[in-house]
Amino acid sequence: MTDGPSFEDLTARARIRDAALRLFADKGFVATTVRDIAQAAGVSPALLRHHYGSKDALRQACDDYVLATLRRVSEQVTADHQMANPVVSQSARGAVSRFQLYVTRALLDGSATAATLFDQSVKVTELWLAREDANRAAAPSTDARTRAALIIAMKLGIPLLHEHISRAIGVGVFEPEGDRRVVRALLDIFSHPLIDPELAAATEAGFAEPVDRPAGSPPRGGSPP
Amino acid sequence: MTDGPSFEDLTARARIRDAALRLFADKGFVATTVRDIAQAAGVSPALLRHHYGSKDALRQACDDYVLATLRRVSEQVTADHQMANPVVSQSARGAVSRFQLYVTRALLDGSATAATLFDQSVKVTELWLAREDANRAAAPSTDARTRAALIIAMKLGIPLLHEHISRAIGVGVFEPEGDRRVVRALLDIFSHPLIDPELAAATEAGFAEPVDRPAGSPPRGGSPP
DNA sequence: TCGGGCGCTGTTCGCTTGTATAGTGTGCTG
DNA sequence: CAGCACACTATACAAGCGAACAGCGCCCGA
Repeated sequence: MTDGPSFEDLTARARIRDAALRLFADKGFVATTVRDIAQAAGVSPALLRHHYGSKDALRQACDDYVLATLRRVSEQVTADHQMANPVVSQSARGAVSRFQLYVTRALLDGSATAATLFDQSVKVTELWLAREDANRAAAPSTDARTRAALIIAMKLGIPLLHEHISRAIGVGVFEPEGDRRVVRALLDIFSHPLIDPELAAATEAGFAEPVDRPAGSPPRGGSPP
Repeated sequence: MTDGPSFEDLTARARIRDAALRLFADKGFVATTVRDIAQAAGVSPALLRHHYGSKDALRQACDDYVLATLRRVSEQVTADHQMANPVVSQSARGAVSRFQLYVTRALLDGSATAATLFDQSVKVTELWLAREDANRAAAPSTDARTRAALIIAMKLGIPLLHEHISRAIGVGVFEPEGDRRVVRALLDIFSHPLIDPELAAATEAGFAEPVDRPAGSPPRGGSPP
């Protein structure tokens, strides 16, 4: 968790940034006040302005910091790609998970940096899908890009709604036990088809006429009482 | 879209509620001011207080309205269950999609009503999964509840991030063309395993030691630059 | 030793927020 | 027509917001 690269980082400026990262991720940008951040960082509210200029500039600094860290981690991972360095992958995993809540929340708060990260994730996944499609018996009837965007969006739905998932399964998804349950469930979900392929084909064939429905319901998953 | 049951609903009180529903869904609760709602509804800000008492009470009224509407729609659907009434199912689909953005956003804003809807959706999906598990060759190694919670969370990730999905695929997911693309892609995703079952089993076996990772990455979907 | 930069704070200023109060018109009922 | 209830508005107010300014102490080089 605290395996970050910068250790001598207990300066007030860094504490402010870390507090902002946590509060922005938890409550969102607008619901977080500079006084909240200052108190969490143990400094005066005026110090935020002294170091970062404004609340928006602080948010941009957080975005830049997250982006730079993720980029550095990514370079390390690709560098030791097939060296299978367990230390690197472990710390990389920690860094990614540490910023996941922040980035996903930033997506809803209109952060341009987060949007760029989203687009890049979609692109990576699209390439992966295109590679995987070659191994399929029948060529998919949909474009890889839409599938990639949906996969990323659905994946990010997990950290976005982590609080509700934790309540539903009775254990925090960030605790070891909850994390194990989540990983196992995801492996099961994505290695076994939820919908019968024939039924899917039939359903797809029935969609000649356009209907306004934003998201399909995988099983029959409605939100009825 | 505007197939709602209450038509004589152009009263100012209803306009305020509708404007609040839209703005809360778009910008979130805290980022929406009572003056915003009043302007969108074409009334004075003081009228919000007159009709609803306070901003929080207005939010509760919106929650209640959504809950009541969804419940009524659900009853209609279950009543004409195998009658296959196309009109009912069509309007039901519209009503659900109309409130989807509001409910999902309310989940992030800490609405108790939305949390209850989430839990109920999980329960319904859990029962559906348990029924489906009977047809599987090998019994799943994970509990249905965790899988259900993740499926619901991932499904809700789509409306939550609809803006970014639309940008990624180049067409709005609420337009007919975007909706068709989304439905087709979802059918493909959930009818074809993304992960090879053997690989999944191997990965799962390797998870003896607990590592702190909130969400697994389906393909290799990272967020690198 | 001393002087100046710098990290940091106390206090204050507009401004916007949600809320409160007084008041106006309008239509319905007797 | 009288009166009155009710939808609705204009204005005001206290609180909290982000932002600004002036100043304090401490370290560090000359």
